[in-house]
Amino acid sequence: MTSIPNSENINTWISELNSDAKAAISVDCVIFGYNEKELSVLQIECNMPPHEAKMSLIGDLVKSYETVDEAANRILEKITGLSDLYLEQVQTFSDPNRHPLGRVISVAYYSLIKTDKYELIDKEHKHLQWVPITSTEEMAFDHQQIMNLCYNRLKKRLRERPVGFSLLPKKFTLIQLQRLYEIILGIKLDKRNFRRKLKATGLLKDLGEVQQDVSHRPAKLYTFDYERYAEMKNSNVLKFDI
Amino acid sequence: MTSIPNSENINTWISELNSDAKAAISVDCVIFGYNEKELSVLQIECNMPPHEAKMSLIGDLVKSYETVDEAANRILEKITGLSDLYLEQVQTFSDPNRHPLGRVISVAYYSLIKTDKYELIDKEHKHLQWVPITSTEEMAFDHQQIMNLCYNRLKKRLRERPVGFSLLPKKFTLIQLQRLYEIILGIKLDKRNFRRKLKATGLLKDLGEVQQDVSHRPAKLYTFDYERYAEMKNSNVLKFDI
DNA sequence: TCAAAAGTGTTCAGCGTACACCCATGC
DNA sequence: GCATGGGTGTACGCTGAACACTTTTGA
Repeated sequence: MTSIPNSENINTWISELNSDAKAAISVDCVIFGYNEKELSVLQIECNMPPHEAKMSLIGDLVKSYETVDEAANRILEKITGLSDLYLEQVQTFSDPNRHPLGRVISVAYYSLIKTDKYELIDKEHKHLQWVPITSTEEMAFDHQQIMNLCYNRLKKRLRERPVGFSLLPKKFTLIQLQRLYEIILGIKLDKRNFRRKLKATGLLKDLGEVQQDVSHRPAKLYTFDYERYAEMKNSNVLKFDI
Repeated sequence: MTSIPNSENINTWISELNSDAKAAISVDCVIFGYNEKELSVLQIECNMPPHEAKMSLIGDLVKSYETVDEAANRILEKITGLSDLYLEQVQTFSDPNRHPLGRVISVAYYSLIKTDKYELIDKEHKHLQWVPITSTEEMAFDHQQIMNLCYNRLKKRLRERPVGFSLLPKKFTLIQLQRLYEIILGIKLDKRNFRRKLKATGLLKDLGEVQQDVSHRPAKLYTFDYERYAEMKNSNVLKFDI
């Protein structure tokens, strides 16, 4: 950035940069967890007045040497033990009164995780909790607003990009995939139309295998074709509209 | 936000908030100007080493008492003399080395303005310049990247929300409107199909007036129906897909 | 053989797209 | 009367949506 004319010279800049123009920067992550039954958000007990009774999102201050993306990944890895999770920056929140301890500007992210992968690590963090997205308990600070915005973004993305596959096992059935869409979007979908659409994307690989040990007709197993996806992105022919 | 478990207690927080965890926050605005011939971006000569020869976006530091939205509006009003411009937050940029004078985290916005409205005020700011979006001169800092991202966002928005009308006079012809879409999107559109689609939104009011003093068949004048738009947004029936 | 869930095709309406000619005005 | 740009309708293919029955397996 370059300052607007009136305050534009380097000396002004340097003194402003060292004055109270500085603020603390944090990252808040809406970590969506999916367990094939419901969509939840990972929350932590808030121990900060005046929000002691409420839950809040997972966040931390951004270090001086990292980008906000890096901070978000660091937080995620610390909490989940997993790296390379799907992660998307959503919006920056900056109400001067949003945080009780002073000015904290927060960059909101959301990420996606299979709840079962996480369970292992949860044991050491008892005050962490999966809260179903349908829960109406009010959250601390402006975290309710952040969560709602991220949920809306997720719903939009799910329909225009293949982000949902990161919430399923590598091998999945079409029924599992459909249920994922139905639960996250909160709507019912037509089985035949859904299958036709998904197959038309060309991003499903039929593994030629079927489910084992189910007491009904076993379903075929598919996997997401990451290579094909990379090709399509590169050549700009990706058509994904569910 | 609430810190992650290991560093979670208020004293840690307070000391971190007063330490070097703070950073300068700025807002950078991609101000798109449209003059019915081309789309330009308002840029300013950059006088900061090592970028002296380049142009940069309009920006400023965020004051301690304002939100980033407010900062963006303040900057816009100072530069253009206009308030209530269309304004949208796009993304936060935070590479620790993005700014030569130290850590400055920047929130990128774009806004839309009719170039002719602006011309009046430009006189006092000679080092400001409208640069056509098609220009390939490299910009200072990461401003090229910011501009590209904002331009892509604008193109997407233009097709899914009625944001383009703020770039036309109150009374406009369908040809003017189509030209606006063609220039911003950088594509050709079919006249008949474009008109059918736009009329189908129900957001155009036929004024029953025609152009004056043109040396050909005068075109009908329309206006954007803001009341209708507000109603549609409220009742969630807005369908706008150009 | 029954229960439970998987899998499969067709029809119809609406929408996007391609395309060519007549109309109103000023000069 | 001619040059200039404004304005209009139709046909076709594709896509989204609605909808019901057969298949495979384990118990």
